Order: sequence, then C-alpha cells, then structure tokens
Amino acid sequence: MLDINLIRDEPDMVKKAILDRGMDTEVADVDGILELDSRRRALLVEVEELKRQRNVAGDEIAALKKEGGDTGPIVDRMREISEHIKGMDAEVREVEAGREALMLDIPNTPHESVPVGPDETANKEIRIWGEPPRFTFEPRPHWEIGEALDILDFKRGAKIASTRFTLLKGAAALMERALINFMLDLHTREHGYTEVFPPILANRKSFEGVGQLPKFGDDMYWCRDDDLSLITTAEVPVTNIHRGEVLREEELPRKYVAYTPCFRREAGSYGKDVRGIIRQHQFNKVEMVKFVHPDASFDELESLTTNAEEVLKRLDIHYRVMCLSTGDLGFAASKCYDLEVWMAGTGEFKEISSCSCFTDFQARRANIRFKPAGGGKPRFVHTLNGSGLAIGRTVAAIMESKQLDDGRVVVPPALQPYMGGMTVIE
RNA sequence: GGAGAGAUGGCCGAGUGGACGAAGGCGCACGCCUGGAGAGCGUGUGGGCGGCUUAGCUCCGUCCCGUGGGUUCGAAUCCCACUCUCUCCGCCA
Repeated sequence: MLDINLIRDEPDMVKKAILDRGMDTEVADVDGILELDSRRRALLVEVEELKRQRNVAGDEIAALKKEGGDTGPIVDRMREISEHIKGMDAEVREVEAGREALMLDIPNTPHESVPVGPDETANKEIRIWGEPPRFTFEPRPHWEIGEALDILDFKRGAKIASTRFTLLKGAAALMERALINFMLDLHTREHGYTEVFPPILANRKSFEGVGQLPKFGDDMYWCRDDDLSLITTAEVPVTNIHRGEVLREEELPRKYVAYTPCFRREAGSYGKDVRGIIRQHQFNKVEMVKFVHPDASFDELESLTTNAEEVLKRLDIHYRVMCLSTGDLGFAASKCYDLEVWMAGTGEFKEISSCSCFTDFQARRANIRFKPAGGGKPRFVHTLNGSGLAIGRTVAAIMESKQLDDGRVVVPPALQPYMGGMTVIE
C-alpha cells in the first residue's frame, strides 16, 4: 500500500507510475481516492468536534450529579448528539473502507532506474555469467533425461495427486534434498542469514500483509474450514514474522532464509510449461527475506541478488540477470531482478529467482516499523525478498546442463558432498 | 474435542460506569548529588488519525486497556461474539 500522503502530495507522479506499468487509471483510481480522502477529513473535523462536546458534557454531568443538580436537560441534549455521532462514525467508516479498498489497487511506484516498457520485452539484461554448455550431441530436456534414468515419475505423480505433481525418485529426490541443504548452508554460513522454518499454512492477514491478497487469491490452496491457505512462497510467513512489530534501528538489517515447500494452483497458466518440473503445483524453494533501513534498500537489493547468483556460480550453471521493466514488475515491487538460468535442453532462459525490493509498500500493509536510534517516531522498514533459489528448476537446469551423451548426469562438485559423494547420476 | 483461568503501557501490576492515557513498581532517558560509580532526589518516558500552522514537531482535538459489535448522556469497567495465551482431561506424529 502506498502512503496516502504521497497520493495527496504527488497524485500525478502516482498516476504516471500506474500508466508506466500498463495499468488502467480506471482500475487504480487515484482521483477516487483523493475524493474519498478529502470527504473523510471533512467528516472527521465535524465528528471530532461533536465528540469534544460529548466529553465536556460528560464532565458537567458528573459534576452536576455530585452536587445533586438536575442533569435532565443536558442528558437529553447529549442523547441527541450521541445519536448524531453514531451516524457520522458509520459514515466515516464507510468512506474509509472505500478509500482503503481503492488504495489496495494502487501498485508500488517503480524505482527511477527501472526501464519503462509495456512487458517483458522491455526487460533489460544487466549481466550474463558463464556460457551455455556445448554438446557433441543433441541435448535433451530434463523430463526425457529424468524418465530415462527413472528418477522423475510424472505418471505416478499425477496418479497420486494430479497433473503438475511429480514423484521424485532416487537421485532426483536426493538432489532435491541436497540443494536445499547446500543453499541454506551457503546463505547462513557465508551470507549472514538466519535460518527459519516457518508454518506452511498462513492466515488471511499474513497474505494481505505481503500483498498476495486480495489480488492472487485464485492462485492459492485454501483450507476453507480453518481460513488458512498453503503458502505460495516463504515470503508470506517470513515477512510476517515481524508484522505489527517495532524493531530497533540497531537490529536492521534483519536477514532470514527459509526452506519451504510452496503451493500454487497456477490458474490461467494452462498450456504453459506443461512438460517437466518447471511449473508444478507443489515445489520447494529456499527464500531470502530482508528487513532493512529505508536508506539502504536498493543497495540491499544488489547484495540480495548477488547472494542468489552465488548459488548458480557454485553449481557452474550459465545464467543472466534481468531488470524487469515497469510493465513486467510485480504489483508490490519497486524494483526487481530476475535470475534466468540457461535450460540447455530447450535452449532458453528460464526464471529461477526473483529478487525484489518492495520499499515500504509491504511494511505499510503489514505495519512493520523501526524506532530510529536517535529517537523520534517509528518509521516503516523496507522489505526485500528473493529466491535463493527455486529448487525444482535448479534440478532441471543441472540435469540439462550437465547431461552426457549416454544419458547420465554429472553432479556439480559443490553438490557432491551433499549427495554422499555421488559424482554422476546413472 | 471437553472443563476452567486469563489478555491493561517496554516489562510487572492496580483499577466501585464519570477523577483513567490509565495508580504503584521496575526499566529507560535527562538533570542534581559524587573524585567516579551506586544509593538518594527531581523531571520525563506509547501509538494512530485529524486540525492549526505551515515544517514547530511544540500546540489543539480525537481515538486506542486482545479484536469486533452492543447497552449508556458517558465504558478499561456492564452485555454479546470472536481471537489468542495458560492449566487440566482426552486424542495424536
């Protein structure tokens, strides 16, 4: 959620940000907000004056009673005023709710360094690392390799659950587990993150806090009886660790890393990535989340991205870093880098990590603040998160990049200690 | 799942429907005292919204005692619902 003061003071800037994102200002209704906002303030002035009168009268009544005076007339008058207040309070609530509802549709404003463009075609390549592996044979996609090695079982995954669920067997299951441990170790031991293992179900407030609700409700698996949903990403529970809290400035930045399974209905992506393990309803992910000082947030985005990249470097997999354009940027993000990994089997780059800076957009919604060390009012922290990395896609990338002509797959050296010394999957 | 107890400021803890943003204590900050520290004394010590003014964060108003409703001229206090915590019983990896 944006700061209402920003919308009041610089409505044109906010509107431009909406248009740059390719959104409609009918949907993101800045003028509507301004109108409701000024109505709200006018009502407040009026009703607060009435409340003041009520408070004064309260004292008078108390004093009169003590002296045994007649409170009848003043009580009658206040009865009327109280009725009036009740009505106006309801009106204020209504106007306020309307304003809030509209404000939830206003996206974050992109950082000035974000390329302006309509969609992903305007994304800008920031850097590229390594080179695509060269093969003396026609490289195969991971689903063919995995089925041939009998380590990816799509049929049985579908039998147990449904399509987009895969049964991992043997070396694939082991590699999945190894990657989780490898990434957690890297980020905790070398990058200074604190490991957490959060609840995998979260409540409505937690989803609202990070901006997943109301927008992405269709993509979530709800447990209706309990009003809980399976998490779509660890961002949800981890960012909400500090919901409603006031941190001390000295505690910033706070850096967490979590492994969790993630669950997405993938509504509306029928026909996309139907083969393989790229797009699953259930997948594993190691996620980094930071709570930082507002002055540091964009530097923190750079280091967060670097932390995610380090995983791919150590696995020796070719990738590039893209800065998302305004048209491709997530609703709550001010700036976002995607790490795209080279899928040797299909010859394309595939998103494997998304590192975003949300400025105070999430913190305002989730009410996460810090107390300035020098005193003064609490301020909103800035939040960031990034995958470090998506596990299943990493498995797929390794299988495709490290495949041999005989169908075997070489285990990257960094991963071998985590796989009991296994060097080749065969 | 059953029975009970509870939720008040950074923490502990009091609070007969009008004196309560809230006693008292602890903590913290500043000042006095001290060679220095401690003790002692004094002062201060939450947040949201709005207004004024315009940038002073001083002033004024309003709201906040788990959350949301209700009763009342007036609610921390009475009523209802919900959430959470604790204890006991049952079940369970």
